[in-house]
Amino acid sequence: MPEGLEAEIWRHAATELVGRRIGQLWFDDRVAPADLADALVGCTVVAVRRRGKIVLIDTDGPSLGLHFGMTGRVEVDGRAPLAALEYASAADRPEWDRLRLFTEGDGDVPALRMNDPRRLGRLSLDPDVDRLGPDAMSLETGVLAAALGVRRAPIKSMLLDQSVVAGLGNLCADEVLFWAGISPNRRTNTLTVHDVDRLAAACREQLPKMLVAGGSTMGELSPAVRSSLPPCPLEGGLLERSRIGGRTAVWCLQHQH
DNA sequence: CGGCATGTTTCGCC
DNA sequence: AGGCGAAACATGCC
Repeated sequence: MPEGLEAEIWRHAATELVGRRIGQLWFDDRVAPADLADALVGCTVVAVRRRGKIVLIDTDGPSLGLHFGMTGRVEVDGRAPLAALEYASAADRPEWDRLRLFTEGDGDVPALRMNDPRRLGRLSLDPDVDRLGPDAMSLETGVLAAALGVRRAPIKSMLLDQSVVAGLGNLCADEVLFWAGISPNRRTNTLTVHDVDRLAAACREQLPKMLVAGGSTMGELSPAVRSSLPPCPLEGGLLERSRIGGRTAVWCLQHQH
């Protein structure tokens, strides 16, 4: 489930931790540096940020970086901001827990818990976020044009490259291309200024809508649409599904060029 | 059983 | 250099 939108939902939920001091911390050392607990226990949370798909828990010591991989998910004070997970298991088994962070005064329920069946997510200290491109949620046309440069790769592959634009995953990339009327196969260097403008506008307009609606599964190209390929919800054109850059792309043959 | 999955990194090849 | 396919990671689900 986790794209930048989910990370943002979890970031917002985790602001509950601000001002609280970390008491105990258990973690799965297969997905985190060995000194994670030593570095964080006793520190007070001062802010919670997000950059692309990474949530950063800032403390008066190091920052804890949460990266969710394909199936990572978060609970704050025992509450799951996103309950239904599309490609994560519906189950939530304790052996899939990767982080249990308790703040002082917590009882049995961790203030912050990360559960990740596939274990592709990662926990880190002071993650390097400078390698990430500009955040997709607030893209200006000029910033996007500069980020894309004169590359020749299909535009969809560019949008999924986190060092180019940060935060878009497979669903949101297809979604913003859908709204911008641009085929995912278009070579990036053939985009006009008008195309880039529409793409940036689609990011600014659609991503916040999806965020409010509940995340990256809430677009027109929802998982159900992606699998059943009904007529295009915009004008009834033919939806196409194929493989681009190793990922499944879905788009409309009629209105995306 | 085979294939697929909202992710990222690495490697070999052109 | 850039791009791409495939593989690896790891596991659940249909």
